[in-house]
Amino acid sequence: MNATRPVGVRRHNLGLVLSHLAVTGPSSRAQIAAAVGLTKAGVSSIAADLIARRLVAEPGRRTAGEAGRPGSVLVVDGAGCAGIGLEVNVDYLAACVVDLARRTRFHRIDAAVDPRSPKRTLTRLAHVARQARDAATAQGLTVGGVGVALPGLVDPGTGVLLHAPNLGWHDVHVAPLLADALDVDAARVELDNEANLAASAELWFGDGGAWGDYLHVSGEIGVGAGIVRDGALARGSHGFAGEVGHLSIDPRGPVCGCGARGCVERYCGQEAILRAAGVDARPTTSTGRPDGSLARLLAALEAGRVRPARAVGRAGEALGRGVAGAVNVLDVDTVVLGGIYSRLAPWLVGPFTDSLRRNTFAVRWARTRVEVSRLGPDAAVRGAAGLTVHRVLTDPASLSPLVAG
Amino acid sequence: MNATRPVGVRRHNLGLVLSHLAVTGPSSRAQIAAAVGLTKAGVSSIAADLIARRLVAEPGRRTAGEAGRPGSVLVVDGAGCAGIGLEVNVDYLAACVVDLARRTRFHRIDAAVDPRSPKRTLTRLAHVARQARDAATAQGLTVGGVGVALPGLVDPGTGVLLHAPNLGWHDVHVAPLLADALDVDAARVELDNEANLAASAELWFGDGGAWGDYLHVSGEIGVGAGIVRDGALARGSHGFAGEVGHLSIDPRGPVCGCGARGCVERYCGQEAILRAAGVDARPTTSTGRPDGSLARLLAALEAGRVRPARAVGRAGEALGRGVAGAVNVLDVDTVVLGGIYSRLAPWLVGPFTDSLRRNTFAVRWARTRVEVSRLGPDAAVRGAAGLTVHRVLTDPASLSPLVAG
DNA sequence: AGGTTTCGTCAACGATCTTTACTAAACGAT
DNA sequence: ATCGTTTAGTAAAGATCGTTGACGAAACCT
Repeated sequence: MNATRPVGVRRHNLGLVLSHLAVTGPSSRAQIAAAVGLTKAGVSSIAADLIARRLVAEPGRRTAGEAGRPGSVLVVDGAGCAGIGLEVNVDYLAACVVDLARRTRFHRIDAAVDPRSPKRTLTRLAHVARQARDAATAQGLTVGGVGVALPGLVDPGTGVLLHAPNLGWHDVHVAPLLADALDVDAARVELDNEANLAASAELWFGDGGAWGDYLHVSGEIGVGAGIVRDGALARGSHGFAGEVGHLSIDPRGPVCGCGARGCVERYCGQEAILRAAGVDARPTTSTGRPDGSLARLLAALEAGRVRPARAVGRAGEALGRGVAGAVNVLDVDTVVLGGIYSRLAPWLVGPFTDSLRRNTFAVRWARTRVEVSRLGPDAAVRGAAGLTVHRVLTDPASLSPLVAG
Repeated sequence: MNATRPVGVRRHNLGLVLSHLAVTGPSSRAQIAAAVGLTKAGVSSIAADLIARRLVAEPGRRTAGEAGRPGSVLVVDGAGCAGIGLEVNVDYLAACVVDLARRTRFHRIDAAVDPRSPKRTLTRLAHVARQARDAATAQGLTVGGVGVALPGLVDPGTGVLLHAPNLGWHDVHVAPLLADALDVDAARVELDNEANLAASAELWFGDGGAWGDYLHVSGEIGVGAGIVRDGALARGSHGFAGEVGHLSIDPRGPVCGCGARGCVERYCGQEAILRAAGVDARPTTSTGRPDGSLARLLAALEAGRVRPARAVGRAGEALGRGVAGAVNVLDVDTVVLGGIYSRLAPWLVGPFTDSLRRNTFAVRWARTRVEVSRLGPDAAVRGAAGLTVHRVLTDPASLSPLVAG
């Protein structure tokens, strides 16, 4: 049931032109034609269609031509459609609105209510989500979909959060609840792991385009990773791929909550690092202010204190051993350090890279690059909004079958 | 440069119908139409095209219909085109010819000349390859391409074997040499790792179709694995994905040739198992007879001796820990034990499965199945031939632009 | 024997991209 | 200032492809 029809060709080429325009920026029809392999006439027809759908705009500017008639510039129309991104974390809730031109139109972080109560937290999340929706409509934007970033295992089919150890939640029906609160189709609410969405955000809003295939490692309370391969997230059969936090790096290591021994998270998770560094880690769930203890760790590191620096270095060494296993299995071009690791990078990257290289089999023929994420802590929310933005950019026909012109 | 044209639709649908026919077996046009989502008229047109290309035959049989006019059965035409598969291993060389109906038309195993001499070994391989080609043409088959299975890292772009530790080879230009010896286009000679090809063979000739996404672990002198995701091999950025043999499972374990410590191969490779079992392992390169020591191990196991059984059980436990890491990263439905592991299965599967489950994070929500390969030791050669068979089945137009009828 | 059901084909049709020719718009040399 | 050159965009014709709908063919059932 995978048959291609002539109309499928149009659908594909609509997405091809629109997403090309999104990554390359303002271009003329002729430039697009040369880049994607269609003829000028073909691009003209497709551009007219996209303009009719209000996904592309023609501001009237012209290319500063070398010789010959200058082209009329086409741009992605940011005023038409937007995606909503939501995030639930141990420390906070967040919401944002991102338009099709990838501009953030709304962004709000909300101190968490007690995460131990899923009901109250989700009620609060629905409230923030409605604020985001209202902000979008007030700016004349059509909401194309909603994405939710969650710190745990999700079932993308049913929209259920199966297991979030750091929240203490299990089997929470997040998607139906939000679909109800926002009055949108449940199929338009997509859930995913925050590590997966942070990795996607890197691709859509960060430097991911230059990294080839990559593994994006997010350090938070837990340690997760997202795998990007051929410009798309590899989610695995059940959406659980990238659980590097529970790779075992020592069969005689401490027992982990997951049942195994010596999991990466026991050495490289935020709490393990804080403990090893001798920085007081108040239980993060009881303080309203996020990152309190992490800020203290950073201050200690910048003050040049020895024990914290050594603790971070040891964590980097351990993380390198774990990630090397993932690299041996995946063969990616690049490993990206995100989350708290991006802030600890000056003290972490050296030991991490050494350890990674020493434990990667094919390193002589495929030296894995190590990069640090430049996206801030809001990578996951933006990635959640990006789910919709990316879907519309690659498949404009998914938004509306046809706009009556 | 990814534009779809109307002719691309035809190309896609040709492959859709032909590969559907290959997996489903003999079907009428109407059955195909209902299954793939095209109309009867569309399938008629495509079938006529495939018959003109001699890729599909219409033997004249009719479906035993319930009611109504019976359909005329279409089958994949095995008499038209075939792929050649070659394999270089420590113990032997092998060659086979597989036709489009997936029947093996020729199969030959050759005792190795001294593998320490790449030149002499490849001369011998070229000789065997010519025998395969001659067998194919003698049966009226057009050779669509050549695949080569090698025990090491290959660069699929240039056709170079980069590094084969167990052969002691490095930087050997295998593809150009064979293309020259067989007088075919170098682009028609594809190299790949034997673990990757064994995994593919499972998909094309074995039970792989029922396993969803899977990791196929091949036990040989080394330990390798192939990853199958969405019905296709995931090769990684450089074709090195699946190197589970060099996952470290103990940071204080023995040093491996790759530089790391405690690699899976040191616990679960053929030589490690033989040593732990107390079975004399003569250097495998000096004996012409393959599998000599493995046969002695199996005899000892079947005789009920304790030490070999315990050794295999321990290897299974260690392998489970390593593979659990891969499963945490990949999230596959199934793990398949192939190579020598399929023969050791009665003593290996239990400890392996227990260890795998204990060390897999998401096991409660996505219980990984464990299966044993039913393909024999010739999985890799058949997979090599399958490269061509699969390419032609999924993209018939790649074979010949158009056959003048 | 006649009705029913399903199969395969044919001709007309609509959708799509390409080809070819043409007009539009800017640059530069004379 | 003018004319030739170059490039951009468009319009019409052409080609390919799958769909639609009608029709004859071939089996089964009553």
